[in-house]
Amino acid sequence: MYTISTEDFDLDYTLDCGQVFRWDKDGDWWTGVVNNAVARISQNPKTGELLVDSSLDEDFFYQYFRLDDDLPAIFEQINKDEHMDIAINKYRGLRLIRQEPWECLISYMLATASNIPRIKKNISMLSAMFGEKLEDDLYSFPKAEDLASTCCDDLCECKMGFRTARIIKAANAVVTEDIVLDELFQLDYHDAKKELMSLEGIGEKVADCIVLFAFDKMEGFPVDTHVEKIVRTYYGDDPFFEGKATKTKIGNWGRHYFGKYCGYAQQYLFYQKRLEGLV
DNA sequence: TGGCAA
DNA sequence: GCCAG
Repeated sequence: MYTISTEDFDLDYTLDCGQVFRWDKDGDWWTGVVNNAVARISQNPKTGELLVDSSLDEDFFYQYFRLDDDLPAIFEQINKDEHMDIAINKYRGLRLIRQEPWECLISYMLATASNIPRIKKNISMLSAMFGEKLEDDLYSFPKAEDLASTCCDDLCECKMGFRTARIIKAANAVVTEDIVLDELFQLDYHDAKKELMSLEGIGEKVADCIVLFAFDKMEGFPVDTHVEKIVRTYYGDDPFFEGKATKTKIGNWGRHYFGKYCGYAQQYLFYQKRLEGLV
């Protein structure tokens, strides 16, 4: 058990925001599986200090929770109007999470035409069937090899529907090194995205999520149906969009309007809508 | 634009 | 959401 002191970090907002799917809260404690290990974390609401029970060390969580991000500097960049000002002040301490690339890739392929409870269920079934047992009911996320070598029927039990075949193909692409995930860190936002979109089942939105959440490309601005509604409501179809605001147009607008940290802007808008709906 | 699977 | 049509 050890502590991590934090500033501008809210554990509840960050783990609840819908970016990650393997954490659950029980009382004051969040329990999750990350990096092949179990972690239990709580936060002192007065001091912001984290209490951590895990074999993973302080440095791991510093990276994972992006405590290296200078939040005030990021706010200064993205605080372009009243809407964003309200969101960042209300949910201050919400941070992006730096996810493991492979797990992030599969998680967001599963997110296609799905919802958070179902994605969580899919991932926990996948882990229970193909991962390593860490504790009772807690399993590591399966490796690419584990998913690539399994037969389709077994995977079908995880209720992923049409996503199953895509997951197997992606696992194979990783195993055969058709795609080398670590190399995407070297590429810029657009090239990393293009590379991911060569996989079946990864389009614009999913690729944006993966480069933003796993590859440190904070220009990622994923536009799902929620963000589409938010932007239409707050910023209108005109004059920004010269006609109907399509998802593609909204994405380009968001990157331009909020600048190089627009991924954070998206996260705050998204979380606000999740908690409050459209106001 | 509708089918995907549930 | 992605993709084939």
